[in-house]
Amino acid sequence: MEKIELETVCIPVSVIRRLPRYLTEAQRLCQEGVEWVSSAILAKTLGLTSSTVRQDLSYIDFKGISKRGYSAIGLETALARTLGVDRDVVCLLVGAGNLGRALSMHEGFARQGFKIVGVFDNNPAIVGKKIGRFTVQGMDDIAPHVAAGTVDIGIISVPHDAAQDVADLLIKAGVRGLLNMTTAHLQVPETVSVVDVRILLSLRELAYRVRSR
Amino acid sequence: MEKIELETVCIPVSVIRRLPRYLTEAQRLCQEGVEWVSSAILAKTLGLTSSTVRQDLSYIDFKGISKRGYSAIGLETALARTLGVDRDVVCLLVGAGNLGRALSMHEGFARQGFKIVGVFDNNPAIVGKKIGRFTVQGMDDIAPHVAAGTVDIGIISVPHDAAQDVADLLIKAGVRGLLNMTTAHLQVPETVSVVDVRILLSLRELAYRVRSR
DNA sequence: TAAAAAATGTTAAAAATTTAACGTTAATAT
DNA sequence: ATATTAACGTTAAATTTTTAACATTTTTTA
Repeated sequence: MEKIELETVCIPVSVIRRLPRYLTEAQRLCQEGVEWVSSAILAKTLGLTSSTVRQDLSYIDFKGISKRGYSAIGLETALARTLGVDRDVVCLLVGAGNLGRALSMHEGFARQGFKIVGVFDNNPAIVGKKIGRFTVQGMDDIAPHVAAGTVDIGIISVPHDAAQDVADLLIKAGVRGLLNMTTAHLQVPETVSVVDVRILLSLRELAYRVRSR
Repeated sequence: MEKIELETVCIPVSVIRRLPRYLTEAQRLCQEGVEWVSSAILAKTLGLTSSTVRQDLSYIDFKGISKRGYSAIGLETALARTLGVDRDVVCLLVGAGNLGRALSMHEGFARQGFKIVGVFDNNPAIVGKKIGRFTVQGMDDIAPHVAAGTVDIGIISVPHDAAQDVADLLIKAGVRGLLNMTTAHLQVPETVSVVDVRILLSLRELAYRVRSR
């Protein structure tokens, strides 16, 4: 289905979704001082088969060694390079409700290179208020921010019905990636990427799975 | 691969993941007073093909009508029944960091039937503190809560390295569904369902997609 | 009343994803 | 030095998911 081009190779979506997980695990292994890891161990840790692991890693520019496995450091480096972890990702956050506030105050994201540079909301009662180190700005302030050209991603944590409007606004301003935290499906042009994180829908799915046993 | 049994029919995972989305849309349509909706319109709204929509809906106990489409109310009712939306889902939340706090204070979940009945953390500095209408409890208080037998789901919003221990604790106490908000992969017995909501990994994926254009 | 049209349910094909199988390579041991 | 073994990379098969095609049904219209 959807594919993404890197240099000359095309990495399937299913693989791209897993790459960040390999990176997290590689980082953890490095921190623990582990030098080598096999596809079988990686598979066990991440809930995959060793076959899937080997196939996935064949897409990144990095080779394992027979009888040893993958060098943890090498793996981390290669994945970080592929995923572009070296440079910071600049984010705008729209929607300063509970969830938005939590995301803006979450130091973990910043530590991992995701820098939120502005928090926005359309509620006049909230605009101007402080949230952590941010002062909430009005929606009109989004466009100028993006226009500066440094913004990579817009995080949308507004109510369902406002989601598409916010997406349109961000896209018009020039943002090319959206993290959609709402239950809405966002209509976007082909040039814009959307990744959905829909907690409520996940809860629904989980509730169904638990009940149907 | 993994399947889930309902009465005699087996609904594929891919379909189960979409059912909550159809429900949300059906609810919205009902609220707007729309009476009928076609698979083509549903597809457009949700970013699918009409073929997928028809196939998906063939798994729930509900039929559309030729030339008209699907009755919005009928669809909502059938999906609500299939997904078990009628009865409340009782949740425990473990991890009272920024994200945990946000989730516990989010009225949207409660409104949709997900009742959080307890918030837990292992940090003594937080235990006893108030978060919204909750008083944060220590980890030792989890087991008694679950033992009562009413708890459906555990929501895990702790740091990566604590995730598996918390999962083990919840499972031992008897919880059979976990919403995993951490980057960790949880090892669980077959009787337990896990749905992952990994914001950081989604951000990583998105950053990659935006950069590789 | 019969034909046309619009939308469904279903069958089958296509595409994508996952898994298994196996030849190859590098380390270890005899 | 050679055999053995463990793990990789890769090819091919199996499975799952998605999409297309079409026969069927219901409504509308001539």
